[in-house]
Amino acid sequence: MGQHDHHEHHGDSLADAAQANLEKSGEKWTDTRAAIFDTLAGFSRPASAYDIADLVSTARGKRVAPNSVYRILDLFVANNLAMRVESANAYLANSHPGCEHDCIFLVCDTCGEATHVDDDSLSQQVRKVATSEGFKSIRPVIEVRGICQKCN
Amino acid sequence: MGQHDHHEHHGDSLADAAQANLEKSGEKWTDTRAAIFDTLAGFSRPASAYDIADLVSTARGKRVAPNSVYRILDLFVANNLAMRVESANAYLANSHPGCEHDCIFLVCDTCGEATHVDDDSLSQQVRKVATSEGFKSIRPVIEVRGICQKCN
DNA sequence: TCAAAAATGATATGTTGTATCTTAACACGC
DNA sequence: GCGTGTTAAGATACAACATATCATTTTTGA
Ligand SMILES: [Zn+2]
Ligand SMILES: [Zn+2]
Ligand SMILES: [Zn+2]
Ligand SMILES: [Zn+2]
Repeated sequence: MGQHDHHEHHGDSLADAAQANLEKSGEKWTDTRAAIFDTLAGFSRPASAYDIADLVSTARGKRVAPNSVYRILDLFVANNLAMRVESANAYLANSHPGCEHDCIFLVCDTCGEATHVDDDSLSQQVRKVATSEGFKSIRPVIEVRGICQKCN
Repeated sequence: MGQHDHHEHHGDSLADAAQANLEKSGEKWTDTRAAIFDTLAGFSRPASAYDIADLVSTARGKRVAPNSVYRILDLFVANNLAMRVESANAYLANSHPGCEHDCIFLVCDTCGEATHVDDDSLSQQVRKVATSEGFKSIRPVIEVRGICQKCN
């Protein structure tokens, strides 16, 4: 389905790529940001800001307030280090930061796992529909809720 | 863009169509349901359950609790009388109940208005992507956030 | 070293959504 | 009409998600 090549990072390699991308935008890779990114990347399913706040707080033995987590997640989303899954009110680490495109998320209603799919032709069509209606600053939200293969 | 013909109802005609469709499923068209549907249909933009609860409470001079509104909105969504806009945590009346398809919502970040678009070819492609990943009970969520023509 | 700017923390509050139990309305056989 | 089971709605409490405001800490750089 994918129409282009790109790396799928993981572990340290992913954190390094995330750091590089954030710094390229003139933003800093602080300890708090690193901890939040690591925690987010450690989830195998979309994580809520409160999930992350709890885990980071425990891991560091020092409370991180949810609003700080939201601030940093917003920064990540703006810089393509993470994506928000609207239908789950939750976030996913971007496994290929630097590679910018409209992601499609398939979210399982049973287990909560999200499958990340790219289909540039499809997302271009969605953009085209919005453009033809006169929309600007377009941000497609393409998700699918359902029951995943494992849960069937 | 639309690949099929259907009526766009409005006002009493819409409420009548909604009632007919709900009753066809063996559900009752109660006063509370009618009031909630009318209020929802009166909004020109996606309305939250709490918006609706407030307006219905005022209109009837008798409090309707939000959980009742949620219950009835869920019923409406299940019976295609209303749709949930995930990226807005809000609901829209279906202007063509009985005509079932995957709607595309273009939501303005500035004014909050939502434009409803149908594109069966596009939604079929989204379903196909999910099917090819082994998903069942598929419910596409296709929305676009952006700035509408009027707000530009 | 000092002042400005950026990042994070603390706290409060607003918004959205669900769980549980109670009460009211309705339907239907008797 | 009367009892009984079923469905709808109300009351209440609380959980989950999100933002606003102001204070404190850290970083930066003259
Ligand atoms: Zn990619
Ligand atoms: Zn699953
Ligand atoms: Zn239609
Ligand atoms: Zn607008």
